[in-house]
Amino acid sequence: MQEKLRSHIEQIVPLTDDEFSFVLAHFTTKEFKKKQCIFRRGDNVRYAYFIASGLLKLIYTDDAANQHIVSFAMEDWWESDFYAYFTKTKATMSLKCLEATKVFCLSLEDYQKLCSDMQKMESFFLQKSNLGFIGSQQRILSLLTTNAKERYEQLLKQYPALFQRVSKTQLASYLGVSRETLSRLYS
Amino acid sequence: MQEKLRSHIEQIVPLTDDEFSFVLAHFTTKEFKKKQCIFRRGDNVRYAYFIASGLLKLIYTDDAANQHIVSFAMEDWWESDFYAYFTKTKATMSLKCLEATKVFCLSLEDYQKLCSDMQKMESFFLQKSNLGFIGSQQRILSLLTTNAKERYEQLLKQYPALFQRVSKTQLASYLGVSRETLSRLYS
DNA sequence: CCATATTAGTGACCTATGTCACACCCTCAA
DNA sequence: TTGAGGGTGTGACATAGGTCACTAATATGG
Repeated sequence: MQEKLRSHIEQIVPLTDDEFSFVLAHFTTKEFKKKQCIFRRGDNVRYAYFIASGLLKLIYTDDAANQHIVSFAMEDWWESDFYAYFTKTKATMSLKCLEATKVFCLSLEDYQKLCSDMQKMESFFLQKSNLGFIGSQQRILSLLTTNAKERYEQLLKQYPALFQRVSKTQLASYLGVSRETLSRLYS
Repeated sequence: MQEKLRSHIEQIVPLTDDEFSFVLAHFTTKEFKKKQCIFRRGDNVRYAYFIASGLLKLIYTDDAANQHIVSFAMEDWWESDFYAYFTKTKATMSLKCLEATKVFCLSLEDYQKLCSDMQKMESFFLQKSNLGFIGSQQRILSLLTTNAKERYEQLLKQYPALFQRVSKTQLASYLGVSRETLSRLYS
């Protein structure tokens, strides 16, 4: 499991064994069962999570009690309610397991230590953050410029593996359409 | 004008005079007139821009030749086609002045130098990037969960200044609705 | 100061998508 | 074996928003 984290980081910055031990000391690990919530709206968000295995959904529940999937997160992804995490406010979203999941947990304090004590890791996080920003911007573009059908096909192309693992109802929620509409797209 | 950049950075990390001189040496400055494009789709994107004054729109033109405003950028914002910038590929978007604009330009090489030679600046960029990511995620949420009218009101609340500076046609394009629909929302 | 863009409002109509209701699976645990 | 809970498809209907066309009011550049 540690190898997962190590190779993930080393895709961006190489690490010696000692350096990796140092990094690892900042994390704890945790396991969750299917359907368990890692955190819920209103909780304090003490950690950012690196997912070693499993599948999560980050959901926002609107005033009318509709659930919207802000993102899926699978192996090798980082996930949290980052707004709540960085600003130390309560979660506005919930993070829930779609499958049994193993994660590495990084508290904000350890994140900050890691960044200031080890420039390699700050550089790693900067690259991750830039990529995350770019990805979000492309999702915005996709929401602005394409209809449900095109978004469905984009997603199918980009993450074919997802379609084996999540229900169409979940996909619809991620794409921003009702499950009925999604169902009609390919019938 | 330099003070703009300095105080912007110092909102996050304090700098000595020497440090700021060092930082400044990595930038060049440039001015653009209203309606000028800083770059167009297909161009190489050599710089990230810090806007000292003025107002820009980042636009994506879809296959049907409709323009979509991905973001507005005003004083104290950073803007570029970051995907193209970081990956050294051609721009998929265009950056166009809505007003006469003065910018500081930072090439990717200088950005990387600045990050590796001065941890304070890497830390600055990391925080900026995290904030940018969080902001994008909230925009996604807004597109997923609210209708045109609610998005209009959110925007009005968040950036009242924009409404003095850009046409309703532009606002509609940012909100993801047609100008006719926007016009009818408040009539 | 004129000529031309740009911007805005609005009616008529069309289309994509949402909503509600119901039927019909599966799967899994009691 | 049965019953409950998910997940899926689909018909009927409602509605938000898009598109096109036309008018009128402002900017703006020569």
